[in-house]
Amino acid sequence: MSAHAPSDLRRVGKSVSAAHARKPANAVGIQDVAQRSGVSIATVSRVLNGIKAKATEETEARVRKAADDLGYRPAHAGRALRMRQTKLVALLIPDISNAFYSTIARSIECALRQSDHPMILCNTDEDSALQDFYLDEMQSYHVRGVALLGAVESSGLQRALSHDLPIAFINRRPPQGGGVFVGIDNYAAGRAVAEHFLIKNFTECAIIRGPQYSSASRERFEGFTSRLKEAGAPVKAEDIVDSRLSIEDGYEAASRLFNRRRPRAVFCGNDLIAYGLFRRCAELNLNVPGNVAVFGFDDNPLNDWVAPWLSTVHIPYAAFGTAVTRALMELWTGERPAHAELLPFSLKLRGSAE
Amino acid sequence: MSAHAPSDLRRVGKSVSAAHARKPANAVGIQDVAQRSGVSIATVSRVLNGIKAKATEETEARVRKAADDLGYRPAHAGRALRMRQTKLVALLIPDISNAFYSTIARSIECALRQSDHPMILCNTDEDSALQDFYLDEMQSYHVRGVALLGAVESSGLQRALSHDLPIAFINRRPPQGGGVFVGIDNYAAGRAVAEHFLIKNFTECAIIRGPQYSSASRERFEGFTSRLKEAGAPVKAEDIVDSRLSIEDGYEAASRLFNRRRPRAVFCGNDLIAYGLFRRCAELNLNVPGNVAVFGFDDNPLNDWVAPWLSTVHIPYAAFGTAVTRALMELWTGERPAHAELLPFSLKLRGSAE
DNA sequence: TTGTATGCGTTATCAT
DNA sequence: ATGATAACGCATACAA
Repeated sequence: MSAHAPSDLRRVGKSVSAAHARKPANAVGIQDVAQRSGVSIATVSRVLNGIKAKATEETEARVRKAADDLGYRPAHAGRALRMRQTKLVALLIPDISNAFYSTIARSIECALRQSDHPMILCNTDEDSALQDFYLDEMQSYHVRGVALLGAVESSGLQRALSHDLPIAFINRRPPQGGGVFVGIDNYAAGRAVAEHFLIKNFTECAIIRGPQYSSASRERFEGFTSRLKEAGAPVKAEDIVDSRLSIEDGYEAASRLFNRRRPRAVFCGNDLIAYGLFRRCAELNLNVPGNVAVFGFDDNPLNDWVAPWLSTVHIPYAAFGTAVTRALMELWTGERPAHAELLPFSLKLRGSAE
Repeated sequence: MSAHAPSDLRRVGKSVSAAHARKPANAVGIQDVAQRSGVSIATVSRVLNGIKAKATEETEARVRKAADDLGYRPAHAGRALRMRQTKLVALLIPDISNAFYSTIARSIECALRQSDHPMILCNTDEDSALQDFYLDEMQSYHVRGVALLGAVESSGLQRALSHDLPIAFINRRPPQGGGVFVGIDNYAAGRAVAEHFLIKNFTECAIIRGPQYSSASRERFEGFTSRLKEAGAPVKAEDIVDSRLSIEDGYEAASRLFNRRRPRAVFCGNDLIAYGLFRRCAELNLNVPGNVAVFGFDDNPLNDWVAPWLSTVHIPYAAFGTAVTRALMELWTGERPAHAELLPFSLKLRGSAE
């Protein structure tokens, strides 16, 4: 699926086709507003930007009316040049075609729009070179901030942070510390799943965990195992399988697992892995959740329709947008940035009879 | 315009300026490159933009090296102001959390990146007001072009076209004519499905069609019915049900359909509708495709894993990116824009034993 | 071939 | 309270 291979990432402004600039036939500038309201452009700028040392209420009204009459829209290019800052926000995301990510992206785009911040979308494939490319590119576009979903460690990330680029880390904590985190408490969620396993007496269980370079996967795993260990039923090493967060990899990991063990229940790193596992169960004539109970993570939005057998950790997708916006706002206003913006999660149980 | 010529063109010092906005201390501008390579900024600009009346190969090399050494990245704000044009491209899309759309978005983002065009993502919800809002907003951001997926009729769309905003219409044709279309031949695809139905002797069939304001849905429907009509087996009015393109609506449409008819096969407006239909079949103990054969549209990327019973029309998702980029390029270079960029489709048959 | 100088639309710094 | 005006970083017409 990902035949997206960037060969040359570093080429700067190669050839700009000599396209003639669009003529501002109907473009109305600040000058026009000034003229129409009989004041200077300075006053117009001040009024429209709501500077405290405003102007007479009378002038303000005149200016506003003129701007309104003319349908004046400030040219972002001018402002960007002067302020070295745009209202653009970049969303760096592993893969927009993944339902988990795209649902979060939806929420973020919606929230950003409401605060008048257009969103540039960048697929990183969790590739550090690509992430760096975009990080640099977005800085040269003077974006006001970056929402970084699924961050990977990279030199460009270090650099961006040292340049004071406002970055909100989503779902996965900043690889080298610092920054603001937005997401659920994965450790607590892992423990909650373990708690459920204990109640159901699923001590004979296995784990197909996600990549450990991801703080999210790591914390889920650690929370889960720590709770079981406390209960005197530690997970054995041979019951732990590694997998990447895709259906294909989940299927393969499940094959490996079932080759040597027949656990009563399996905790998967995410729902996609669980999908793959389910396929393997079907092939082995294992009933889910009768013979094998399956627990996933993320609660894929399609679950209700395609996976009525899957219990999972539900993520508040819709809450990400406002949380990310809030985090960025704090960064912008220079408030003491909260270390993390934790979102609530819940266990979604499916398929169990009781 | 007064002529106050600041005799000192060399930058006296960055310290004087920028006491206001966040200044990128290590930001390297065209001036720095010029200084380091011992030429003027004009030459640097010409070299880096590949102007035909270039410069000596020797100077060019010096400039390029200097730019490379300094890690120079042109500040887009300056160029945007001067050219009244950025390299940004906006993707207007009904809903990025829909797998069909997000997969196409992925392809487009990837292709645009390779031609150095960052992509602004805008969810329109197929709402004409929202579409207009974004159309205006993107124009004031001086985007170089718009990729419009799932266009709806709107006044802003008219306006944008009359302003010569380059727009590529994806999957759904321009509501008011004109413009470039990128997508498959939905009419032909509808006929192909009908052809399949005839071969399988599924003449006792029904249709759950998508919204008819969408050219895609309309053409699929028309292609399908016209072929059956030609074969002397026209679809009866009571076998036609309307639905929106979601699982929920598909489920409901299927309920209505099955209340009065038990067709041997159903052609659905898209795969999501088919998913909903499948759920209803399960509730009615109807085997798919044994009792009811189901045909969808789009070939949702998850189908192989979650819908092995679903035959459908496969869309070349990965081809959209390059096709859209090509279409926009043609618009930009002013070439005679092809009326449409048709992509190939194919029938994907699943679940049938033979 | 290369350099000089102007302007793009805005904000911010000074005067007034 | 308001106005005149200098940057901001770049592309380019015009000189040289």
